[in-house]
Amino acid sequence: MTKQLAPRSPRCPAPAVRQRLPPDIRIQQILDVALEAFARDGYAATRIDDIAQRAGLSKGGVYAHFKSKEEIFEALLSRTLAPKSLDGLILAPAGSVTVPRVVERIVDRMYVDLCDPRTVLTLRMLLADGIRVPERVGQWRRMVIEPYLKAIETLLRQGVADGTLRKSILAEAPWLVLAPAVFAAMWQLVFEDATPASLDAQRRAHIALVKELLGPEVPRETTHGDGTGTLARAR
Amino acid sequence: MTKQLAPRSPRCPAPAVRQRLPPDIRIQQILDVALEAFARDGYAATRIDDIAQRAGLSKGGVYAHFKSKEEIFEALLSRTLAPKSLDGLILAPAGSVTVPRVVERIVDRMYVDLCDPRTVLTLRMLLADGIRVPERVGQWRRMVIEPYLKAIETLLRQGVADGTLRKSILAEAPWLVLAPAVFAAMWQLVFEDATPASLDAQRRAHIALVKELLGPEVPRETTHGDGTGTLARAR
Amino acid sequence: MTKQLAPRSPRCPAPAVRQRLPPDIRIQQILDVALEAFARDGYAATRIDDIAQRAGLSKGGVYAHFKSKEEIFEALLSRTLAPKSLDGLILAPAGSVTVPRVVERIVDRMYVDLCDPRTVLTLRMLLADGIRVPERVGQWRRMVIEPYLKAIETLLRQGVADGTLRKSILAEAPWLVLAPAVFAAMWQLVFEDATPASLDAQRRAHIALVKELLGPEVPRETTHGDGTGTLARAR
Amino acid sequence: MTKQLAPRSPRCPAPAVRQRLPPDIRIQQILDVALEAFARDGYAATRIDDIAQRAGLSKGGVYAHFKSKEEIFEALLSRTLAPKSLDGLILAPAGSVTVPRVVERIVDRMYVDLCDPRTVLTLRMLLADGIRVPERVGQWRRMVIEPYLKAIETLLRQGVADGTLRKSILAEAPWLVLAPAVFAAMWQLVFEDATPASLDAQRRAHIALVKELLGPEVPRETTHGDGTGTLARAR
DNA sequence: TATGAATGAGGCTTCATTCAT
DNA sequence: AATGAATGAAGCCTCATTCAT
Repeated sequence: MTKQLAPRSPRCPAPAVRQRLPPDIRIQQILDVALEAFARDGYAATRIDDIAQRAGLSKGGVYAHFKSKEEIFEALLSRTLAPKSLDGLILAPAGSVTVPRVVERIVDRMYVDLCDPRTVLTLRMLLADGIRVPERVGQWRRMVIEPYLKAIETLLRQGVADGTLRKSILAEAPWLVLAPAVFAAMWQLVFEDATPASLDAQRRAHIALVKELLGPEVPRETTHGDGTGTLARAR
Repeated sequence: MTKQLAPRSPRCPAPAVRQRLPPDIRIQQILDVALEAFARDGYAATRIDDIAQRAGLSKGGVYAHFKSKEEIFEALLSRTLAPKSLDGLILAPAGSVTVPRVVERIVDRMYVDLCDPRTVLTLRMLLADGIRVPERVGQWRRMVIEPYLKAIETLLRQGVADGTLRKSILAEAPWLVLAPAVFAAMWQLVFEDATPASLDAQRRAHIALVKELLGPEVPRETTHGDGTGTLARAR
Repeated sequence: MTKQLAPRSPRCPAPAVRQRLPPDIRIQQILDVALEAFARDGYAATRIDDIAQRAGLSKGGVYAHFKSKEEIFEALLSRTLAPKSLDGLILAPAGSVTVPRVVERIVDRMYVDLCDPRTVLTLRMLLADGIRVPERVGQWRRMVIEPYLKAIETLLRQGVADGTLRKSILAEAPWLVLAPAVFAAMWQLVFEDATPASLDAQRRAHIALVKELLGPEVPRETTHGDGTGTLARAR
Repeated sequence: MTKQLAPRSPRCPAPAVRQRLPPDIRIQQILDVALEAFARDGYAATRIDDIAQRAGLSKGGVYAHFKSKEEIFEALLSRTLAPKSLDGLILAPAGSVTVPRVVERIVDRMYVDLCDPRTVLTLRMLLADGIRVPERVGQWRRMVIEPYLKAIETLLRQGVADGTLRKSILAEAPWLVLAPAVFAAMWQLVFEDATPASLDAQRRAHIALVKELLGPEVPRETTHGDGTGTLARAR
């Protein structure tokens, strides 16, 4: 063990300034950066070094806060898949469930989320690596997705019952309300095509769809302008 | 994915006898297996050893057919993203574009594809690792997806012009026709939830939607049975 | 995952000749080398690189035969702590258990072992790192050490019963027969003092001791020459 | 020992209150704890964190008292390998060197030491990592061990000369007097078998041996009771 | 004195790739 | 065409050491 006699390391000049942050801040920093990295490259292809560097510290520094790469991944999921409030979706006074309301509460809200890069990043991460934590995904489904669908269903059924919404398959298969936004998200994901313009066109088409299905029985002859027929490539 | 968060799916034991096969067969075998592996674990986390074992030969054996891992990936994409014929979509004699026709030609066809595991695997692969080969994805978009959307648009517009379809936003944003099927695919992908039952329920809801939008102005009061409101978890 | 596109490695000129050996040979080689390394430096301070280099292959090459450093350690113990035959210790025709016999069968045999570097290396390894595999050490104790002590006890008791050995505490505490050799081994271990000369002196003193205890009741006045009083430092 | 083969012994929880202590106390605490750690895990496998935690402070706290891990090790050796007084061994008035005296002064004293865990810990440390500081071990040999052996030799020779001890090989190879105790120590070390009972049995056998060799020429037929023939496993 | 975040060298392990057989 | 031992780069993780607080 003669070889262990020599002290191990620091001989090189230290970097500029050793930034010392409170753990909470650092942890958030690391998670933010990790989300980006995992989403962009996938869990396997993301190196701790990447995360560390982008978080502004050294590899070892990351390990002061997380025991392993896996723990970072888990922490990220915990932070992201946390149940969100369904306020304003569930609470609907009688007669209040009109089409504009539905659009505002459900459709618009989704496109707002889709404008947040973090949503899309999380989605990509889930799609690429969610398989690695099936329990957590299952939990997310039960705690977030299914209650959300249920809330939409309730809302729509109430609207139909109140007579403020037309009767439609949407009230029975509420996921159909979400489908176009999911399509939009996938489009972004696959084609890296996040032009605000195209996203907005998609949103408008989506809204038109909802109106057609739930709106009053107006004579249909208006042309809807640009529904982004072929989703013309941006740029 | 040096280490898997969740244990890798159990590898099928290699077939007892390792024999020499004609190259074509071997190559197909390898690609089949590679698709499964890349889709399940992602490109980075898939080891040549995995592919070799599942294809029933050794690591070196794989290299007898492909120069590198990357080459396998590329070959896979070439095989999968190849343009498919749009026959029967484009060719529509005047007056023939009825709702049942649309359903059969577009909607049903998609769910048939979704029943094929390979479609879903390819989707997952694209989502997880498509970013690695943006040119190829772009090419696929231009050669396959956009023509497909265009064909649908043409079809629907013709139907509307012919008076066999009702005027709807669908004719202007043909992607909306696809959205529910894409949602279904994502649902499968994320929740590993490929029950034929739930998929079929989704298909029926999807069809109902299309009918509502394109179908004749029937008085709407029928209840649509089970549109799988909340997509009840299978089992 | 763009970063994964580039092939991983071999660009440097290969070493002289890539020695390819049958696994059995390699494994023995590796174990031989590992024993030396573990004994000299201890498990923790031994680097796989050390072992690999001394075995004439690369780090990765070692992993073709062992899954981990720990597995090497275990394999080493399995190879070394295997039960050895007690022939010739147990089989003793009546009247044959004389002092010279005992010396030859027990004492001399131990010093022969002590001349084998592997014995001493194994001892050191056991002392330094045996604590890490208590089950294995326990097994060794039950399978090797205790039967050995028992065999000695039986032998000595028989000699005493036959009248060929004097009655002595040795027959009841057979470990006392071994103690001087163990002392010698420790001396070697601690003081790195393996001069054949001093070891032989120790052996002779050991034999003298056994003779005094088990030998015939001769009048004691002979001087035993050099029993290596103070174990004069070698060189 | 990056990874332990066997799980590390459970660390004692640090004391609730971490307080500032006078340096001397702290240093002793640290050394006590370090001895235990080095002995149990070996130098390389012992982490400063281990020592710190067990001493009830943080890593940085240890560095307030020692410049490096190596320095702790050295300090430990200095404290432990310090020469001990040989009083009462050397000073022996003519005619006073009787067997009981020898037993009391030499044999019993060793077993008292063996009852002190620190002795055994030190032994283990020497065996495992003594090789790292050969000069210090050499110094210990010259300053402690050899004078000790010399003293024993002198004592025994005087006893023989005085006629109070029988002539025996022991007087010429005084290390033989120590051998059984060393064996006992090794037994403890290897088999982690520190039952007071077995140790006492060993002590009694040891004494019987010494009596046989140095004691008066009594007719030998008594049975010595339990000399712990096979060192029956404790429990 | 003491804490604990941060650094960075170094060790373990994996795996794409090569190549002797 | 196929095998599997061997290579070597690279990634994960540990831990002695430093230092701002």
